[in-house]
Amino acid sequence: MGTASHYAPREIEADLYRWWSVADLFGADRDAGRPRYVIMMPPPNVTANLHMGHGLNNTVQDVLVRFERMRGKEVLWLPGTDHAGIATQNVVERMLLAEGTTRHEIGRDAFEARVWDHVRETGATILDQLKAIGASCDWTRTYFTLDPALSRSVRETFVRLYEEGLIYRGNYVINWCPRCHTALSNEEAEKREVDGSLWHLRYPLASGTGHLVVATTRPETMLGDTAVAVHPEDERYDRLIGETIRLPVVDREVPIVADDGVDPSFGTGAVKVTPAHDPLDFEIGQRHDLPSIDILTGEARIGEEAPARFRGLDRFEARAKVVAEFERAGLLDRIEPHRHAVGHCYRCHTVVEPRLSEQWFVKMAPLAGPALEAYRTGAVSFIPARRGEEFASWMENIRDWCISRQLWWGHRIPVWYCADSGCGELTVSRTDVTACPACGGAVRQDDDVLDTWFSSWLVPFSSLGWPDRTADLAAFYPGSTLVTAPEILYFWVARMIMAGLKFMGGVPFSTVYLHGTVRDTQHRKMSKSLGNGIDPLEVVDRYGADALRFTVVSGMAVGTDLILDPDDLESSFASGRNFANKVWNAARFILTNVTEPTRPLAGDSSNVVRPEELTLPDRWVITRCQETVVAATTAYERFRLNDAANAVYRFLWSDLADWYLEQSKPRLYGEEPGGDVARAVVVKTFEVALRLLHPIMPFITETLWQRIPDHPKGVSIMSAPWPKPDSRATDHEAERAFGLVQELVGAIRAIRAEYHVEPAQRVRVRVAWSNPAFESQADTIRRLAKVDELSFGEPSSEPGGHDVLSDGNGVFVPLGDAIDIARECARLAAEIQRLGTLIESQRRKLANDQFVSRAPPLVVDKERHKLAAWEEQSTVLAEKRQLLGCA
RNA sequence: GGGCGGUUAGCUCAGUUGGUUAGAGCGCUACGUUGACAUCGUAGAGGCCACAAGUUCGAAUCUUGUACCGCCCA
Repeated sequence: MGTASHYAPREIEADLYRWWSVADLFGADRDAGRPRYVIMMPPPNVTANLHMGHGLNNTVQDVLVRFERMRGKEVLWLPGTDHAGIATQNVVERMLLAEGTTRHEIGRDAFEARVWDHVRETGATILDQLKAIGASCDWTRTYFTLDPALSRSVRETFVRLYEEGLIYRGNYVINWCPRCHTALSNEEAEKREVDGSLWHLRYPLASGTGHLVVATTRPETMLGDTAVAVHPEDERYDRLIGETIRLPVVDREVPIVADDGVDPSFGTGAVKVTPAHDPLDFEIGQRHDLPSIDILTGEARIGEEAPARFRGLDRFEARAKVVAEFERAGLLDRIEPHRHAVGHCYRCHTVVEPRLSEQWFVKMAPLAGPALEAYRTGAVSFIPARRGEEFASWMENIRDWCISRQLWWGHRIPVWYCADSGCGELTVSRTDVTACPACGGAVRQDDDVLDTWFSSWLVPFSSLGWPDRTADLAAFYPGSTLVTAPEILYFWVARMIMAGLKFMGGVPFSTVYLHGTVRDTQHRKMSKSLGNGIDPLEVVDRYGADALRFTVVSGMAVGTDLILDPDDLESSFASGRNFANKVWNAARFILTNVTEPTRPLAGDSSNVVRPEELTLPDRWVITRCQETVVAATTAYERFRLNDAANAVYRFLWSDLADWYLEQSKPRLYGEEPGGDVARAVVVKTFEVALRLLHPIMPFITETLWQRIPDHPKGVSIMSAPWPKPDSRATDHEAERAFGLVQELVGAIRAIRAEYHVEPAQRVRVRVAWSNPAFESQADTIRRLAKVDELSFGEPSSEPGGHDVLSDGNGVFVPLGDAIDIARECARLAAEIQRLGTLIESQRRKLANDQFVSRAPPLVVDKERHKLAAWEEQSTVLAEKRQLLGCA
């Protein structure tokens, strides 16, 4: 054992991690023949750097896999990285921009090569960073979503779904990001509340007999209007149905149609219809056979379809100009402030533009049915449970999934078009197509790539070799638990469930654990742009991975967010750092007093500690240890990791360090007999606690476990068995009895502090009546409370401090001149009054027939005992006042 | 607009089926370097458990309403 009084994590963590790796403790053996526990890591973006979100997510996973490994499961925690289409392409495009060029200038092939270079450069970084926090993944199976094997899964999936009619191409209004130049799925267009305006525009009737007022949040889209719609039963407008409008600005005549889809209560009840730029309008257009006029370019500037004076204007400039022209013509009815949700690109936060476009889609309803069923039957469940309802409602309202992206980085859509427009053949193929199967002519592959999530949703089986029926796939599908953030419940989790059911015939995991989000003290999500992030590696560097992990785990209850202060790492991570140091120093003390194997506490060996050798504190601490085993195990099983952390924390710090170690020092020092028993107890309980703590604090527990004299040589704590609770070892009587000793010590200490007795000054203590615990622990009491004479019986009449224990026993500390009698009288009076209030309400409660007859007898009994104890305490304190001669 | 969650000590949060004299960590105050630890020890201050009504013998816990704060979906 080193002599350093401070735990120095940096010196040990890297070495330990290397040892674990070399010893192959992370790898999963598919032939182990044991029950399996499988977690798929949510693959981080390949170019990302580790942030606290990753830190939290992977800590939780590592805690679970380490727990299950020790419980004897064959564990696979499978890591990987995601190619992250838009995000990665954006990064490289920014690099090109800095070099004064663009992807279009260098061309597709060169661009792709450039991205690959970048990915190869940064690719392993984030996974290496995970090692710093102790992640015990099976690195031999690491995948990348663009690996040939996983790309094959993507093609297989696409072709199968296409052949089944579940993938189709069509013209629909999608979300277009004018900055990323691509279509987005509905999930990728994040709705955000925006303070906008509702412009009321006058649309003159072509007949010249008046006008209609339509309300819109996007006036510029009127350049593409092809109708005005009203609800068929709206009496305000029914006489106008069939008439036409002379559209201002563009001077086009459009019909007034009646459609059920119009909400008569919105605006004026009459809406402009722009089929090319609004999904609802598109549907109205379909029903009424209206033309669609796309007025925008890919950059969201006004295009060829609009009057010349608008062309080239940015959409927002065009908005102002349209409004100005309406105003000038006296056609601007009014402008109302209007708060509404506007879609923003989830990667670049640009306002997305609904736009008619030809894209590929997945028909989702047939996939959602089984997924919903799996949830309803409990095949997959969510923690916290309410997330399941969010999942279900998304499934119930599922919409088709736009999967084509106008990007160059990703899985190219496996569709080839015949170059001969006369042939027009479209080929969807698992393998590359070089000639048109219909006419033998040249073919051109679809330019677009697939949504990144179209590969991510396959990960639970594509990462194991599917569509091949590999041994890994047979062994490790389905997985057990999925651990992720609620933000990607729809993006990823829901779709994985659908894909698993569709392609593997079963859910990909049985439990989805959705943890909270890391936020700053203002509850803002940590982000690069806000600059409020915390670098986990810096935390690891300063306080150690264990401190980071403990802080994160103990601070986050199920379903709640984790608040950390990026401006004060010291205090944010103090609890973890302090605890690690505490464990380190407790171990230092224990191990320097234990230099050789200790006697076993159980078993057949001849030197086993016999029950009668155990002292009261021994039995007490063993009991507390057993209770901690039960509490921690249950907590881990139920994903209540904070409870597990706190249970072990309490045992190690409060029970073991504060009480047991202090109590057993004379024995350990050899000043009292029974050192061998104390050593046996302290080593065993500490060793059990190390194992209970290992999933959360792997490094320090391993280091210390290795130094325990009789631990199996060459074995890692990672492979040690999980502690089993032994109900025979629990002793509730010892718990109660030692609890009274703790109370007595506390009472004496409190009196000493109250009267500022010098710390080194010993005091006399008189306790009204004795009990076996006080007899046997007299030395403990004397030592821990700095008492020189402990006696039992009626207190003398001299001045002193008084207290009463929970069983009504009186404690008296004579203090001679040191005591301020008036002050003690006041103190006792206050306590008597406090008890008086309790006693009064307790008496009322027990006098109530309703309570006595209706409450469970056990409860009534308990309440009676409470009352008796309080009355006893009150009586004793009153006597003390009398003794002191209080007024 | 619809759905869901939250509101407990200065801060961050526990409190599992109603039976507590409502807890923890951090912070704060006082004292203390006794042979594991000052990243520590001992003692302490600090809460009408958001508000209102209800159910119950009994409510931080259940019901309803109100206010404020979040999240998801339109």
